[in-house]
Amino acid sequence: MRTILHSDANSFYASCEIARRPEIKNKPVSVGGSEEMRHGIILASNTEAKSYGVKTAMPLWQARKLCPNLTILPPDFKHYISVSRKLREMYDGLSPVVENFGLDECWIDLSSRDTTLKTGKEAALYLRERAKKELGITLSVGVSYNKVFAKLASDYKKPDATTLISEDNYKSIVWPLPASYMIFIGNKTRQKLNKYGIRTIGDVAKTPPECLKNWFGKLGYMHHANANGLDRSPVMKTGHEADVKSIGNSTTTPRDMRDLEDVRCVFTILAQSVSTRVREAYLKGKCVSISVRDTNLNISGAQKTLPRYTALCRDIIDSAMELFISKGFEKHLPLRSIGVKISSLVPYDAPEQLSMFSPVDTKIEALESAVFNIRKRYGIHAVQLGNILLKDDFLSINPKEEHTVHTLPFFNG
DNA sequence: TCTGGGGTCCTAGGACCC
DNA sequence: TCTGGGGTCCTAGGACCC
Repeated sequence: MRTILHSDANSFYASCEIARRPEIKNKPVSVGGSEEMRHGIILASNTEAKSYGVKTAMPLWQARKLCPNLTILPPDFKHYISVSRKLREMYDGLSPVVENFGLDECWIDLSSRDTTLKTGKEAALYLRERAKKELGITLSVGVSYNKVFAKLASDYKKPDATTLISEDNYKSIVWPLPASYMIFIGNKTRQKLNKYGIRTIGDVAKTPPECLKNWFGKLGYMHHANANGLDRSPVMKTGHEADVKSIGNSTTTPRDMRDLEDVRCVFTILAQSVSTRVREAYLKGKCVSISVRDTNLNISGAQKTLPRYTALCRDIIDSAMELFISKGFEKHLPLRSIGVKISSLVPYDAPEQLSMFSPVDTKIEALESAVFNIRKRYGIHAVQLGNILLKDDFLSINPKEEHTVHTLPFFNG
């Protein structure tokens, strides 16, 4: 029998801010970005805010309208990452098997310490007290015998709580909950389940797996197993985080993009960030994808596989523009947001078959390598491609610093 | 002003090869 | 020459997570 904890830091960004600025403690606080970025908000003090009708994840402008004395703070990801690291150190002290899930959640496998769920509960209390005392933040911790129920348990009661789900009590705790409380059952799956009269996790558990398979493909089997407490997926060991599969950036621009010039400029900004991050991760990739969102918020995308692996900014820009034009995306103009990413990643020094039709351009390689080193020392704005400088209304976009949240927060130096 | 941005995985259809 | 099966790669799109 395994003993697995899932720890969830409550209102993580807001709690981090309040911990270092006690003066905002009793005010409705929003953290999450400048208005131009149109970030969602996270509220730290729900009681007062609620009296204004403010809800979590409400757009900033709406919340401000309802609650004029809302305190709005710009995000400080460097700070959140450092708090997240300290949390991680606490977890690491309990077990060698810890898997982080974003900045504010972790699974901890205590099985190797010959523990029971009861000692798991004691460990949860220990973590909560330390987090409160040392970092000023509260945790909700779930204790169970598999990852799915441990996560469910950490959501069950918050903030600052421990919930235990065992083989004896899961039917009374888990089964009455709405199906969408379970991980991997999002909005679309919930709607489809409801259509068939399936509303609770217990309903999912009692549905024949073949039915679920017909409706949801192989995920159907997974939902069935999860609902019955049969999840056997392992907690990934420290330092064994899954390899990165893709690296990309996208942005909503300060004004709509009107023509090809605008699009090229923004792709250039994004590609500079993407190629820098690919180099930082010591990778190269072979598949370039773009996505565009028009003024009706319709999204479409396209991708192409390159003749060889690359980390070059120039290759990414050229591929993005080639895709954009060849797939007829010009007709979607004006555009509100675009993105570019690279996937099919391999280590930078992985050997590859060289093609005589697409030889490596050693001059560009040397140039971009030099630019990379300059930026590493002086920041991404130290060197810029000329076409960006002509468009000063896009100059403020800095995808690398502002939109890179989940990039290897623990192993990136 | 009307859901930001970064990711993962799955599926289905088509092309191509043996 | 035709037909079919199996495998792999590529692409577009959808669903999910934080």
